[in-house]
Amino acid sequence: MPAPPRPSRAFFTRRTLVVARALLGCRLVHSDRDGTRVSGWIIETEAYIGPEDEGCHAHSGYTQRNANLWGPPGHAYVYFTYGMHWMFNIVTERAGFPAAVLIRALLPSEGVERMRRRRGGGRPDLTGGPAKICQALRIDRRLNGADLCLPSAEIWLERGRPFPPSTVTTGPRVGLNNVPEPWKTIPWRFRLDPRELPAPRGIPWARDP
DNA sequence: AGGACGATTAACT
DNA sequence: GTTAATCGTCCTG
Repeated sequence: MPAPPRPSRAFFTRRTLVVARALLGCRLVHSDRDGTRVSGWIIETEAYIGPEDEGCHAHSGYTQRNANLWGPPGHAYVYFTYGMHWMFNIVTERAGFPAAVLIRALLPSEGVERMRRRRGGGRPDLTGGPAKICQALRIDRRLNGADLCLPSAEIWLERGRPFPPSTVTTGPRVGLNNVPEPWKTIPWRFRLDPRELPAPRGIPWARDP
């Protein structure tokens, strides 16, 4: 089996809303140190677009923390928040224009046994939130700025098949509690119906929210 | 040097 | 529905 094609630089060098929609159904893959793949299909994304977007970190200006937002497309923007959580974004558009797509949810695919977290109890939801994704795929500041297009990348994407518009829903972005309108409710969140994707084997609870 | 706050999560009532 | 956890980052002084 040849490796599935990876999105090219040009894939990310487009309008952020286009990229956010196109990322749905792609597989996000992390290679552990021993080469084991830990991955999931992207089912939820959010767009953060430019300095005018008051929900976007770029709105408060360039800092060391958010520098990668202004960087070249196809690189990771990883940041730390709430004193304990990492967030994984992919930079879009042209270098010099700050924009990115936040990866909000995955459907677990490979290496699920490595996604288990210390704190268990009940039925674990391993990749149903942006911080859970980072914990499951071991994403932290080491990967801030990583180029997802490099053949030698530790984390990368693999293209999925296209999905009809009827399988995708949109809505307001999550967690922008102190952000004014229209940015607070502008429908820049995208979700793919997980039933469009292969069923995870051996983890029947994986589809549950 | 100190304080406010966050693109969240889990565990509560 | 509410709230504690927990600390890097940014801003003020």
